[in-house]
Amino acid sequence: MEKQTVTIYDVAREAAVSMATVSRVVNGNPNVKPATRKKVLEVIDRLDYRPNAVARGLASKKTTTVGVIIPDVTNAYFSSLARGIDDIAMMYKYNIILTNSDENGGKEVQVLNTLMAKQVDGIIFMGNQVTDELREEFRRSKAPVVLAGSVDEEKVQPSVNIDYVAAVAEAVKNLIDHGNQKVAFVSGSMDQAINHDYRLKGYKKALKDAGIAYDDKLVFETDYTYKAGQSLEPALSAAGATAAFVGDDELAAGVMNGLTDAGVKVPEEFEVITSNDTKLTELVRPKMSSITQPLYDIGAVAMRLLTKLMNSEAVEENTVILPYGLMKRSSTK
Amino acid sequence: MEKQTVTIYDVAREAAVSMATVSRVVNGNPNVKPATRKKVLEVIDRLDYRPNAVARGLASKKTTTVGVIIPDVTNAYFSSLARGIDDIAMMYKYNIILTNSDENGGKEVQVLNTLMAKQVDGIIFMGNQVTDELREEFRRSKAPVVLAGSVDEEKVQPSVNIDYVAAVAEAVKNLIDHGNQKVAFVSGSMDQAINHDYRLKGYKKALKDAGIAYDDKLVFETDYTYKAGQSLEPALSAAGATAAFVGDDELAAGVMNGLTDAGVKVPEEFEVITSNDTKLTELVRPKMSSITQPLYDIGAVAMRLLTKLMNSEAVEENTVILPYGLMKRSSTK
DNA sequence: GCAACAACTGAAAACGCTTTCATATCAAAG
DNA sequence: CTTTGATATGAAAGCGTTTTCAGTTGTTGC
Repeated sequence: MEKQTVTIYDVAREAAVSMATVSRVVNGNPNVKPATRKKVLEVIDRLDYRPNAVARGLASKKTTTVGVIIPDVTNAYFSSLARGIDDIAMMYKYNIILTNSDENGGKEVQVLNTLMAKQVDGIIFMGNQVTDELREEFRRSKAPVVLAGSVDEEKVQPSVNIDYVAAVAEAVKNLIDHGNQKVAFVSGSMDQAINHDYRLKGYKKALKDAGIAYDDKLVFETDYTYKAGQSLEPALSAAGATAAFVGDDELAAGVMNGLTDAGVKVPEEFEVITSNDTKLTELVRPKMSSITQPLYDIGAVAMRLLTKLMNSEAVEENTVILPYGLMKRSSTK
Repeated sequence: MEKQTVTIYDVAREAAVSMATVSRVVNGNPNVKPATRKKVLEVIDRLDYRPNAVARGLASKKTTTVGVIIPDVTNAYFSSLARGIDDIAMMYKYNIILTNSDENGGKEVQVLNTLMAKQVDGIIFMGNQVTDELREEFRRSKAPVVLAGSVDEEKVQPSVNIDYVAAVAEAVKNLIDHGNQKVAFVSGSMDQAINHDYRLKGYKKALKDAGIAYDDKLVFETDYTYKAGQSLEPALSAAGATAAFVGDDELAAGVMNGLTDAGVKVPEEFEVITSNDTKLTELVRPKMSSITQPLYDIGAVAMRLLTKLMNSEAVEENTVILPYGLMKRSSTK
């Protein structure tokens, strides 16, 4: 007793119409006489017919699924974007093929290829680095690609972000205004455009505006992990820093807890401000001040933009910049 | 200049062989003469041929993609499982269609249906409640379904979990052993099997073993959110509880911070132990003691089990129980 | 009662691959 | 040489839809 699949052909036969007509009613094509539609619908219901999306995809060349490349679902920043992406996708009847890339270039390219092989209608890429190879793959892709919460120096791919330079500058200015002369800049790899080309630029700008000389001893390049942050305390103190801008929340939590554990009082003796405003900022004590980003919206807007691209609709602006903010909590004075 | 897709037919023509042969080399079928294989491979390379997975899926009735239903990617517990799932899936050449259900029964059923329409080869379901309707859908599905980190009272679906009853009992016993006579039980909805049928059972068992009477005034049913936990303090104090077992880490963090903010010292005056051992437990201060679960492995094992099921391999045990532990950190004495 | 046009409907050709079945080739054995 | 069993290969039938194009039916206006 194998499970029997009922096809459009069965429905056509039972309803005494052609497959074309069944297809029309299934797809809501208006050119069907109401009586016919009703008859077909009844048969569909009776036979419990479910259209086969794969066959549909082959025939129509549309799969109503989009690929999403994410560094790690486990990361609060990216998973928040992913949530926004999925909600909007669902709203537009798309499904998401989600794959973790670990920001590993090779894996990214490979994943991209399997997504394209699966004929996804579009792709959303999240990741801190767009290599030449990746860029080349994007170009050859017939499916539109949009970057979410991720920048590319070449600025050719559609993308959704905030103004990192301004945001970081403002955050650092805030720290400086509190009297900190030595503000540390803590981030992930400087190979990543978002760090070297945006955040660092904002940092330098704030310094310059305040007439403070840039000192690369205050720049700390590390991993985006809690542990990495936690073990940064000695170095931070040694450099004489009294405040820090940190490029990732988990990392920031580590920095802060490391400081606290070493007996350094936050924010009295050391202020820290972080970047992503994930839930985490509220969980730690003191609560962390942060640049605020509309995380969910970045994902949502990216997906919405992608729907337009997939639909070949006119798009006013390929590069959308969402507003950021600064949320002062208790890790700053 | 439309992008031209090169098909298996093009390759066959260029290589002067049949489509069948090309298909064979693409699929690694050994019945191809080395010389022929080489020739075909060269053409594939020259034309940059990429097999169309949709067509392949239609012809072979296998899509090498599995559906994953998750309450919310943003939730650390579930996203950890998801990571395990994806890694193993990738290892076995499967892709993941990920959809958020918000534990909403209607949405779950709908999502399940679109997954089935997309002809996924298998499904992994995460969610705290398996309704009759859902169970019915699972049954009619021709794709195998396995539950990950989720229980079903009927115990018919293959699943991967830990022994919640024993784990909770042990955790609560620990609290009782520290002298706490009034241990609160804080969890999400009691409609969820994992709460009423497992955790609560473990809680009662520990109580009984210690000769303490069960008091439903100490059972707090709430949402799995940080905020919900935070606002629980007055009630907890009013009930005279001096310790709590909490069913979710984020909720627990809320409970703990709420307590601390109200001036209650953790763990001196109130101990709390949580359930999922996500990263979060290490980020908050004091660090939270927790039942430890092999989160990643639950996902990984579930996916591995699914691959066997999809492959119709014999499976020794459909219900796998992974080991748990108890990690004492600083929220307990 | 008929032309003209709109509204419906059906036949059949794709879509790009896998797979079965038959045929062809080839080396070893007799 | 022929036979024989493997080993290689190709022809063609699906897989379950969508979509084009032609044809049929039904209305409306004169």
